[in-house]
Amino acid sequence: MADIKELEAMRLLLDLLSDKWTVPILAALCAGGGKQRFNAIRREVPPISQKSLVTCLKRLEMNGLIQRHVLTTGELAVEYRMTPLGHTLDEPVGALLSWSWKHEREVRKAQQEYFSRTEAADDKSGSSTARALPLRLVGR
Amino acid sequence: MADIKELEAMRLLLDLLSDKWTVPILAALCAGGGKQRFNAIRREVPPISQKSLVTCLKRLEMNGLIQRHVLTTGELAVEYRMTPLGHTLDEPVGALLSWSWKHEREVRKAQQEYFSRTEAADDKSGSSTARALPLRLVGR
DNA sequence: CCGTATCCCACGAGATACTG
DNA sequence: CAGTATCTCGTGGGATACGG
Repeated sequence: MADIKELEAMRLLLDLLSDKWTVPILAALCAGGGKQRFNAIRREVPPISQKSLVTCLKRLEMNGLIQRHVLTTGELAVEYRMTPLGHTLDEPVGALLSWSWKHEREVRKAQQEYFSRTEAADDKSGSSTARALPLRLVGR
Repeated sequence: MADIKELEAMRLLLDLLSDKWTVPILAALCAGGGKQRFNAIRREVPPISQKSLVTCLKRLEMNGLIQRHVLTTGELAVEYRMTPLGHTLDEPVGALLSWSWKHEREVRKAQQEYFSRTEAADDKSGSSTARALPLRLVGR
């Protein structure tokens, strides 16, 4: 899987993709043929907040994956366009997506089994006291 | 890039990989032939804290990507082993790594240009007032 | 329409101390 | 050796209000 020092470069990409909205935003851009206006993206990626959208777009722009264009029609209009570099994301994102589809079921099954095991282990004191709070889980 | 609703499944994988240490831990496991003991991992992945290591390992275990084995030698010894499912991560992780290697320079260059532009725009009031605080950024 | 500015909370993660 | 328990801090992200 590569040496442990060589992984550093990956942080850049991982930090870029791992937030809540960036990938959906990229998808929205692609859906628009590689370009979309601010609120158009917002409508396609609900329920994203303005703030988050701005943040994600700015980060993508800073890293050269999209470009911001102020349109010169009468009213204020801004269009965001995928750059060639941005389009190269399709490969790694595709790999992530592909893996997710292939193995989603296995993961869910593993989760089930894990909880069966730990629940059984926790039932040392007889019965169940309304297992309520602690279950927010498994990958966020 | 796939429809926007179909991306949900990816969150599982993204949340799994996107934290600070999980990928290095996986690399350490691979380096050990798919299995390693707790502190062996810790030594190979510095400077990870105990707490973070425990957290990452538990999450990987919960999702069926590694398994925890208590060794039955005299003293306390725990070994973590990649499962077959865990090994399938090699593909998406490889894709991320590959992209990072290929495009790292382009990204850094884009960052440079972005800052050149914004610095220039900020220099409206004549000279420079020790640009100190705001610069921590570009992908975290 | 396209943002910026605040306030607020939840969570990842380091430091540190303690247990089987 | 292999963890658990606390404290603390920084940052992501929602809600809301305001500005160009």
